[in-house]
Amino acid sequence: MPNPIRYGSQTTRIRKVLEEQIDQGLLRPGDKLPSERELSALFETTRITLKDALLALEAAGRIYCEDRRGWFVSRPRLMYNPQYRIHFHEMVTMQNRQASTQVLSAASTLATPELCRDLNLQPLTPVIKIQRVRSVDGRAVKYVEHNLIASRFPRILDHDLTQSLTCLYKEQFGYSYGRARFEIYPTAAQGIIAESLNLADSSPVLFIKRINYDQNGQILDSDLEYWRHDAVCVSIDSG
Amino acid sequence: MPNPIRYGSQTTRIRKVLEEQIDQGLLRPGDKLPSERELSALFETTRITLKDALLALEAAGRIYCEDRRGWFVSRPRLMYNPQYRIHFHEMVTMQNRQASTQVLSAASTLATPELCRDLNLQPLTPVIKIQRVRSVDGRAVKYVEHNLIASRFPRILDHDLTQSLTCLYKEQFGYSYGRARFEIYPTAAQGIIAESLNLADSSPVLFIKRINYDQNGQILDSDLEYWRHDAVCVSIDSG
DNA sequence: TAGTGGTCTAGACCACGGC
DNA sequence: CCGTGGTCTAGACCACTAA
Repeated sequence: MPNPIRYGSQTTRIRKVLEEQIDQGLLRPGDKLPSERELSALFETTRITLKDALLALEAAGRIYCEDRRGWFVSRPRLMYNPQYRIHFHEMVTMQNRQASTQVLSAASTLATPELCRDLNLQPLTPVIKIQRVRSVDGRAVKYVEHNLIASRFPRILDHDLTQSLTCLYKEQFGYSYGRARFEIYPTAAQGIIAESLNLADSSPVLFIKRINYDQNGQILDSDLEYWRHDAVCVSIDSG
Repeated sequence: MPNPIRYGSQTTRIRKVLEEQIDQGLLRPGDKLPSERELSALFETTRITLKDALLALEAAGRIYCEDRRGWFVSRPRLMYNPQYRIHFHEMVTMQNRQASTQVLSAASTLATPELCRDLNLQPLTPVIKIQRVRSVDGRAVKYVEHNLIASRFPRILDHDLTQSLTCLYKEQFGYSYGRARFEIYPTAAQGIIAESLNLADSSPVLFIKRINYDQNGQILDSDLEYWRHDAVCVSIDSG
């Protein structure tokens, strides 16, 4: 018994209804959706079909899922221009949002083959690896792994790593940023990346790799950033 | 009766096995995977579970799906630096790949509200809208919509639009590109975008908006690009 | 026309989050 | 402890592709 109004498919119908509720402001950014069971009862369908509709809305960036916590309406994307090395907190504050940072780990280790390529290092060179999670309005949106060439940052681990690394570089080591190279592509979050972003394994994320150079053109470090894919809009100006 | 070797979950197990086959070269870029029914029999599971594994590999960019045609192993991502306005064909050829272009439509229309914002136009200004699909190695990877300010491009519709627009701008109108502005974020393909890329509705794509200026800083046009999300790696240099 | 993925049903148990 | 999403079973019919 098909629905009297046809939309092409059940999932399309559900998607459009939910989308309209969001557009009309009945469901507002940050709001929690009813549970999948409630929604599937509401739309008189199964959880699998209902979930397909939710996944479509997630892909479009309209809603997001917190692992085992529920589905929520997305907030506007954070505008992020990686060319300007302004502090994360400053960038977020300028957009009238709340920022916070959590350090997951910070330790000295040896460069992996991929890191050697990126940072132009000899095999087995020591690097300092710092893992951090950055949140906006209380939601974890970016997992980032900094890889610093150890010899250029003596005793950096003694400092407070919650703050802006840009500041630390400048104040403690006299480095300021010169040029940088970026790679940007969508991928899937695995392991600690998924965990720290409260994502289910293999959820889509936007990956941004940056290789940073100092004011003299010497390589400083690389940042591997994984963004929740609905939370960011990369914005770039080119001359 | 769980599998003797545990991987955390069925889908993880299936994903890892397929990933290994790809890594080892037993399944090579461009190869077609067995059908979902064959694979689910092979892994002794249902199509839904099997599909979850395929979706995870798709999110990671390892495989892709052609609507109702089957699943294929992804080729290496095309490196794309939007700062350089070299021709698409030239860029693709330089990476030892085969390029082709198809024009879906080209017509004069009136600027939508969003276009007015992007191009800084008065309401109801005429624009020329060109829809194209670009393929690499025979696979449609990018849907692009060009929106030209009509008054700046008299009679452009009389020309061959399969070729590079950059060339056409230069040769017919004396325009060369100055600066450009970009926005990049993941979203979902709907309607003609999904169709022209042979994607199922609401499949994930990487969206790139560019606003192009001429050598005198005057706005020329905007490009709305939708890339198959496994097919591209955006690469940017910043001074 | 045969085979493909797209969609859908009607359930079930599990692991984890939060009270 | 209960509610949540995560995972999974065992089927079914449909729309479209490709030969």
